[in-house]
This record gives sequence, C-alpha cells and structure tokens, in this order.
Amino acid sequence: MDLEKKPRMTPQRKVILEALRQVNTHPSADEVYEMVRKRLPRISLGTVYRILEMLSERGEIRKMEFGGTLKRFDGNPTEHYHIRCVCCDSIIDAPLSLMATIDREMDGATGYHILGHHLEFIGLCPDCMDNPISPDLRRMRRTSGSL
Amino acid sequence: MDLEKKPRMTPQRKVILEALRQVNTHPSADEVYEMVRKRLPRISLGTVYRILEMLSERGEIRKMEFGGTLKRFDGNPTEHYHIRCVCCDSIIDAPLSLMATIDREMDGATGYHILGHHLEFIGLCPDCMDNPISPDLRRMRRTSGSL
DNA sequence: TTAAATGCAAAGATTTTGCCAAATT
DNA sequence: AATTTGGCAAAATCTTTGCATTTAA
Repeated sequence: MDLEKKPRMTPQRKVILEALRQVNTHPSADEVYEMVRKRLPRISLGTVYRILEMLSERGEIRKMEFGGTLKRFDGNPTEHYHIRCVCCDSIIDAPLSLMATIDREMDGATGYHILGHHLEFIGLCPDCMDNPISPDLRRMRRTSGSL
Repeated sequence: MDLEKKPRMTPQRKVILEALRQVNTHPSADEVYEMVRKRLPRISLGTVYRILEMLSERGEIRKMEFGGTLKRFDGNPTEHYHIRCVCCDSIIDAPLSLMATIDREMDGATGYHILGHHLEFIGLCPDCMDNPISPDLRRMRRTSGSL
C-alpha cells in the first residue's frame, strides 16, 4: 500500500526475511509462521501475513500466486521458473534460463501490454518416485508445517 | 474420484458444460454459478463445485489452479497458454503454440519426471489501457459475477 | 508524544462436506 | 428398490481486518 515509506526493520521482519532467504522450500504463510515461531514464540499468524505481504510489495521476496490454492513465498526475488511435485507439492527452482524475448513477442501478437510471465513445470520428484505418499499423508504434512 | 464410472448427463451437467464451452472468459466457480442460474434457478453453489470438479477430473474441462487465489475453469480442455490482465483479472488464450520439447528437456536436466507445464503471461489488456479500473471496482465486478 | 507495528481474535472469502430428499435406472 | 444426484447449510481452509496495546523514533 504505502510503497513510499520505508518500514522499520523490526525483529519480526528481520527474522521472517532471514528465514525465507535461508530455505529453498517456497513455504506457505503458515509454514513461515511455524519456522519463525521457534525464534519468536509470541508472533501471530496475522503479523506473518502482513509482513509477507509487505515484503513482497517491496520486492524483497516473491509471492507465488500460482498453482495450488495456498500462496507460497520465495526468498529469491529474481524472476525464475519452478517445478512442482504433483505428489508432495514441494517446489524447486527450474534449471532453465529466462525466456527473455517471449514477452516482447506476445506483446506484438496481441493488443496487450505484457509485463511478464510465469512458468511452472508439474512433475514427480525423485523422492516421490521411490516413496509415493498418499493424498492424506500429503495433507497431514502440510498441516503440521513440516514439508 | 470414480474415474471408472460413466456419469449420467443430468440437466445440470449439461447446462454447466455448455455454458463453459460457449464462453472464453475462464470463469470461477462462482461465476459459473451465476451463469447457469439463469437456466437453472434452483441449482446450488455446492452442486456447481461438485460438477466442475467432476468434469475436470474426466478431462472435459480444465481446472486452472493458477494465478490468483480462486480457481477458474476453462471449457477448452486442450493444453494452451493464457494471458491474464493485472487490472481486470480477465483471462484470454495466448496466441502461442505449445513448447513441445521443453518437458523432455527439463526431464533430462532434473531427476524429475515432468508431466507438463503451465505458462501464463501477465499484462494489461487493451480495455484497461483505456479505462483502468480501480481495485475496488475490480472486486465488485468479480463479486457480482459479471466479468 | 505520536505514529507505526504487533498480537489476538473475530470476520471474510472461497471451497468442501454431510445429510436427507428427489430423481433415475 | 437400489443408487446416484441435488439442494441446503454447516464445516473447513486460508487470508484479511479491527482494535487495544506495545514499541520505537
């Protein structure tokens, strides 16, 4: 909202940002909440949502409103692609460089002013090929925040 | 759930399927609900969700768990790409043929078994370039189901 | 002291479920 | 008659908001 003002670097913000930068698991808000609770036992989910929103508005992290119902957050704010496992719903960065010209091409082919694009691969991760987990177990994992 | 059994083509399913096939607006469940209510005044939202889910499981339509929080549905079940307007949140099909080999390449570059991919462009549609609508108005439009 | 941030809980929004009645084979 | 489906409402999920309190400049 207030892109102009510089926010204070509160302990909560610092911890959340560091937590996101340290992992490559693309956690949901709830998972971030569990992660930072170890260091900030009194933090609330609402605050986590608020701070994640703020950080992504400022481009310090990336909100992934993509695939799946719940949003995920990415500590790496640069543009890149992802691979999502259909089985365990984990997400990794895709080893594929940006398609730099595709936006311009689409811009020309349509009346749209293209701002960017998202690309996500869907597949089965190595772990799940060996030990496929059931949808129930999958949901349990997510709920307990230990993806 | 029961991919084996062939479902009966009830009036509700027929109307919903026809409604989706006739438009290219990629409506949400709620919007589908509004669309079919004209012909089926007594249908319930729950039924719409159930039928949409069932149709997409059978590959007759496509569920877009993509960009934005709420799911959209696409009467065109073949793989294709989309352009979403950041302003009005409308979605059109992208004039770009499938990148047929990219899945195989990603398959080779990772340990994953790649099943497919999603590509979505983000941009400003021609309408919104001329008449940008406010976020408030945008939400009102969605809520009233008249995208 | 003043403005901004947090914690907590309540409210919102969207989607899914349970259950009984109604429809279909 | 046995199943399946539909309607309704309640439940479940995930996210946002209001407000009193705390924190920091």
